[in-house]
Amino acid sequence: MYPFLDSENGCLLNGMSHTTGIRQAQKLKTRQALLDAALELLEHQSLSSLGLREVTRAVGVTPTAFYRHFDGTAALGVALVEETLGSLHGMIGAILADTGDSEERLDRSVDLITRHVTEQPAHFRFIAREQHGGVGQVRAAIAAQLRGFALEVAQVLGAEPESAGWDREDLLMLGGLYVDHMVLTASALLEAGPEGEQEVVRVARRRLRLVTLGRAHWLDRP
Amino acid sequence: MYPFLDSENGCLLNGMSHTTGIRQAQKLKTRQALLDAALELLEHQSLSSLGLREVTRAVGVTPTAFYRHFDGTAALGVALVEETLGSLHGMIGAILADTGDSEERLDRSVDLITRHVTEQPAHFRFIAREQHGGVGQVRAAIAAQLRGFALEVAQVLGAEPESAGWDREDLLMLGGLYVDHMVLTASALLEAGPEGEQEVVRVARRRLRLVTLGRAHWLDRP
DNA sequence: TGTACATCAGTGAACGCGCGTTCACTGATGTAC
DNA sequence: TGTACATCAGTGAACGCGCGTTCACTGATGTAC
Repeated sequence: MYPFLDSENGCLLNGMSHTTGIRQAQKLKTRQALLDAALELLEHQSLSSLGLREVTRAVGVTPTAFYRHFDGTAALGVALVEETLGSLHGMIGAILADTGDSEERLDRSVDLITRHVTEQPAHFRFIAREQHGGVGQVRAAIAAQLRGFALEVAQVLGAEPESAGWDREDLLMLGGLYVDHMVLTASALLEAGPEGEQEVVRVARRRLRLVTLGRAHWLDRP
Repeated sequence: MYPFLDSENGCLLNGMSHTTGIRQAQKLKTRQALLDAALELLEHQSLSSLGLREVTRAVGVTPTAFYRHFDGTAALGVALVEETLGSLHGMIGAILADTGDSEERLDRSVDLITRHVTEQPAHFRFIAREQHGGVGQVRAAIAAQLRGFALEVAQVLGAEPESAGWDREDLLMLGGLYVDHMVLTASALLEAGPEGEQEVVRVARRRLRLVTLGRAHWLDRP
């Protein structure tokens, strides 16, 4: 009845996908409320110090209800990774499919990241914080997603004429560089706040420019 | 009597620098034991979830003793930042003062980082983890230290003939890029473990090569 | 459509536990004379 | 050198508190006939 939800929520729902609307809808609403509350709480702490009771208190349900949705806070963290980065896969295309000369396109990339970070700061902060954080499962989930992004970028770049003669490994290296740069920029924007935004954007552009120059001369190497 | 210690331990000791050896030595020994124990515990969790009692238990002193040295775990974290990054300022010079062609020097940089990370993994893990972690004071302390490194690198690079015509801001951008790359490489090495080391090193070298190429053509831009 | 039974998301009480912080203390070390 | 007092790093008991997890439960929703 809600087949699109099954794919979003993974195996948790596979066994119960036969249930009818009202109950499932209510459950998903609570689940989403837990995710939202957790994300907000995580702006000022790390996942490894986030309490299950904190989250349920913020939502307004009993602590026990938490277990109907997640095994523990680590599992909730993994779900947050999916929610945050799953929705971004479209963005990659939007940035890179752009035509125009490289300077213009570069500025647009940085602007797009800036806009996304400004619009949903909590999501980006979560990723930056937990990418190297204390919960292994979450680190692994983030790494897997970012590897996916790097691959996407590599594929898009590989299709461009500028990449003639590049091998697969070099393209992946370049894709990873762009992705890491994106995450670093997002984190720097969050740390700098509104007043420091301009400066961060300036530096991010310069860095991208340098990388683009390196790319242009990659095959000139001795 | 131990004037060199005053500078290392900051204002905490300023009021008591007149005390004689045995007592002060014992206190510093305990303090160091707390730092060491904390660093070990932080391999598997974040600072924001590190308990004061965990640390004192690991050292073998009462929880109350902790307050003789630090206000709380956040203050201990800041001290750990100083300990970890303070000792690395020499390394920058060692890497960059190297002569030889850029390919050779680049490999030596990566090797040096790899060796340092392998020798004291806990220190690097701590920095990578807390750079974007949940404790503001520690994030700030790390950011200040890394800014210092970027500045050092920028100064060294600025003195080289390849940097003729570069302005201060571009040099800082480049210095920051190298420093961020170093931290990312360290973190990747830790995550990959011994068996993945080779691959991480290969990618790190390629990235550095790309940046170096970009540097070489920086002034060719239209 | 109506009824009788099954499911299950969320409840609320209870548990044992480790936490951070306080306080008055002890006894080795330091200082003054 | 010896003595009498001061300092202060570390002690140990105590506190109130919130934690994660268990359990039997309730009542709205779903299913079968």
